[in-house]
Amino acid sequence: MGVKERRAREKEQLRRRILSAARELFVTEGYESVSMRKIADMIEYSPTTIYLYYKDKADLLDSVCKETLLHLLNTLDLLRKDKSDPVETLRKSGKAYVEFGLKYPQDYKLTFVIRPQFQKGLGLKEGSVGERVFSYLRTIVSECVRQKKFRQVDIETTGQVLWSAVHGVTLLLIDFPDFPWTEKEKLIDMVIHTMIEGLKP
Amino acid sequence: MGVKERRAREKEQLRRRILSAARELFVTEGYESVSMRKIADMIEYSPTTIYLYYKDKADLLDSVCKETLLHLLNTLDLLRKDKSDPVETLRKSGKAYVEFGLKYPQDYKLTFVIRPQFQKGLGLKEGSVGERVFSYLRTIVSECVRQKKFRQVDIETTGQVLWSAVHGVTLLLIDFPDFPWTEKEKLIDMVIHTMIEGLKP
DNA sequence: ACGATATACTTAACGATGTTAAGTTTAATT
DNA sequence: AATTAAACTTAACATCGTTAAGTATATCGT
Repeated sequence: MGVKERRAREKEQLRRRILSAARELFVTEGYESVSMRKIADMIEYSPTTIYLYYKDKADLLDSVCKETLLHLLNTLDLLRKDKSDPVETLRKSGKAYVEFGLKYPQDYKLTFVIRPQFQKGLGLKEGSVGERVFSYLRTIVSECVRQKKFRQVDIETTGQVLWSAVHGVTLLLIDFPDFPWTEKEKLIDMVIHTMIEGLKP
Repeated sequence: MGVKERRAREKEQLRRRILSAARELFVTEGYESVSMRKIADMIEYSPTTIYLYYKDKADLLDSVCKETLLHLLNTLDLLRKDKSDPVETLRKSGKAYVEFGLKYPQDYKLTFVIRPQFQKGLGLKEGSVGERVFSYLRTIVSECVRQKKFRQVDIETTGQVLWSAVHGVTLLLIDFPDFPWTEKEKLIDMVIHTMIEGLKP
């Protein structure tokens, strides 16, 4: 009875082919500029076939973003191994976050700017990938407070504050590439450094 | 010879009618969802008339954003009067910036996210409104350093750091309204407070 | 191995998009 | 009142996301 399984596997393959074609086009040409027909052309199927695998264009975007979040989560998780100094881990995580955004600027914008625009009401559901990314941050902050490296701050709010800072600098660097920024590296470091200093006892 | 002038005045009036129709629609329905035909319907002219006044849809967006920046600049400028404590001015300016963004979320996104996406290469030209907003920030930071309220930081970078923080929290609050934020006010205050603390000697 | 059935995919179409070229109405000038 | 210039509109093009209906293809029961 391996037939059903083979068919399921083949479906899954095409599903993935559609998704990666969509990602590539979204990233290179921007979500708005990509048409279902272009995606279809790339995988050599008719446009309507895509609708057998994804509800609509927004659903396609949703799936692309979920992948991006997983990618980000994996990138960050590599840094948590070193448990010596949570403040240093936080600093490195912040840098890694921004660098991830700058390495995949279009993916970042799709996930954190475009998607919320087209998919209202995604509040980081329990157990979602987004939730896991934020909970990663929460853990580190919590450790910083526990070890008295930070003053007695509210952990939830502090996580949100840190996220604001890295999100802000990431988006500004992406969106205004021609602004006369002082050296990128310096700016990123100072954003994170200033935040951390501001949280110390 | 007042005819020419009257005609010019009438042209200018229609031009403004188009612009405010565009703003209203952009803000309520989002840039992408607004068609030239909808704008035309609203002002009761044919769609093509708009092209006699604005080069294209992006040009319309450009003009809307320029107005928004002026509005923001005016809002901030009101705070600079009180010259007693530059740190307090900075704090109030930060709050005012975020609150402006939250009061006109769509205008904010149009200006700081959507426009850079459609109009590449706007690096805050010399004398532009955007430049003036940033230079407002620079002045305050500079004063904080001069009065030794802040440690000896690079003023340019510091301005960019502060902008990152307020931009970040503004966009997160706009884009993820369903995220379980700790109280808005508290979050905004802590972002600004943490930054300022991190800059003190 | 053959007809029935379900699965996978395509063709054709709808209403809507930004934008341009050509045409028409309106108002000022001579 | 005829001419010219300005303001505006009609019609069209190529393209968009999406749906309904139709056609192959491959699996199934017998």
